[in-house]
Amino acid sequence: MENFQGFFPSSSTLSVSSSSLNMTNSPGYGEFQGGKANGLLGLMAEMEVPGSLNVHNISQDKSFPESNSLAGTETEVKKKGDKKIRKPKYAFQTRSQVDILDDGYRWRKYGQKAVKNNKFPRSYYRCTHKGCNVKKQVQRLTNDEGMVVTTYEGMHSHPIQKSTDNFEHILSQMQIYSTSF
DNA sequence: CGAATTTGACCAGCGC
DNA sequence: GCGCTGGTCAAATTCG
Repeated sequence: MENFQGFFPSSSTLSVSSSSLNMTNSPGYGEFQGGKANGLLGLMAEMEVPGSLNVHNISQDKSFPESNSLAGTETEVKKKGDKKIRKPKYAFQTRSQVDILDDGYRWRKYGQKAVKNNKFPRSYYRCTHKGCNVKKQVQRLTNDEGMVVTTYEGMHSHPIQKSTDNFEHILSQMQIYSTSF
């Protein structure tokens, strides 16, 4: 479970001075981006909602504490007799110009689909590690091409192949990108 | 030469 | 039951 530990180091000061965040309420994502206007927005575990696509108002003005509660939920694989399977996902909103957010893991793109609400296609990635079936998808917002939504699915069961410090460097790059906006 | 990407096809779930 | 949307696979291709 310390996989995400490399994600956000203890002291990662992400103070991006993003001027304003366009509240692009895309029908489908609800009001996900109503949170704090930082380079790295809060993360939310999205569960499947039976019937309506109503999301909980987690994106209030309430700022997310540093210690995000990342619930370790494994992606249950549907066999044949299973009925309802919940596939928890972790959505990360990142203000970046590049879609390839290197988080330290190796990803292999296995698909690309265009969604209806977004002009930009959505990319599907998979961890190339043996036995690691962690999936991730990157989607850009229609209104804000500078906004990238990365959705992680599953947990890594292996250490990061790259150095964590490098990731901080990436974060710095993201800050640069955002500041340069 | 091996690994990663690309792109179209295929399939499953849901709505109408 | 049909059509639509979203998700995955697999073959061909490109890159290192």
